[in-house]
Amino acid sequence: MQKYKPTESELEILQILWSEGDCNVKQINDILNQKREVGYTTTLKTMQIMFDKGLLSREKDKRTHIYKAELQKEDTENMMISKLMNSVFEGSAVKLVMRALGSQKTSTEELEKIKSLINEIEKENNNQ
Amino acid sequence: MQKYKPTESELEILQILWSEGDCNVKQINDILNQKREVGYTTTLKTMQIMFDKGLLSREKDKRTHIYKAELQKEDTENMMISKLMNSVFEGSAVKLVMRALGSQKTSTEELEKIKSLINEIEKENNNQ
DNA sequence: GTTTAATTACGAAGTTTTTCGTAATTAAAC
DNA sequence: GTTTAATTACGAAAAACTTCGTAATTAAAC
Repeated sequence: MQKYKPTESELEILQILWSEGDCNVKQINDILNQKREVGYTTTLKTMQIMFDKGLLSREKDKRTHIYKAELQKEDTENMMISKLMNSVFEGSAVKLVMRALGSQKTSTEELEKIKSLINEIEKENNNQ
Repeated sequence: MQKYKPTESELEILQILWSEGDCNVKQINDILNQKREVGYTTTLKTMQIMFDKGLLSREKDKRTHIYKAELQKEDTENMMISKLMNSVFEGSAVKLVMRALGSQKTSTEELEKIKSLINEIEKENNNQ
């Protein structure tokens, strides 16, 4: 189970790698700059640090390095939820869920999706 | 709507104030030390900074200061969920909820609670 | 093979957060 | 009113994170 919690900047970069697939620094930096201004060397440095930490791997391709996320999207999501759950919701998934649903507008459609997920989980619960 | 995101240490202190009610530094520090070792002046300093930021208010009582959380538990919870939702779940409450439920053991009892919340929300959705 | 443009490496500085030691203040105990 | 113990104030250092300038390297273009 994953334990390391990426920093905000690291997370931004992971997000991009997860959705776009492997990238070099320039690609990441271009995408980042659609949202906010960041210097190229800033992004480079962050990615080098992530590489040193083992969060990214890389391969040389001609001049550039192609970086690859070493953290799984799902593991990271789970870990971050569980951190929030423990630090803010006394470890209760239900409290977290109820607040997530209660504090937002959620469409009936989406709510139906959740209901059917719940039904599935209940079915599994019964089979054990 | 609340915007400021407390740091980890600040959040620990807020948690205690929310569950225990107003406290002085010693009380907070004692509770913190049930989990991990922290120096008294460390806790004091953190609380003073939080006071400067307006996160806590305080009143003098004899020698000590009694501190009080100025952030609402619910507002902070909402804000932190929405940060996580935006940074990790593409702004989707459903994705967050589905992962929260999917990654944990959740009892049938608790699932029922969620279902009835969903039903209520759906009812409201229909009335609008 | 020189020049040029892209990319990386390195180091340093700025910021925020966390930690704590020491001195000053305060009220209680004597 | 002195002494003592608790508490606060202050300042500084350590640690983590973010930012970027400059120099070095690399491969492509000429």
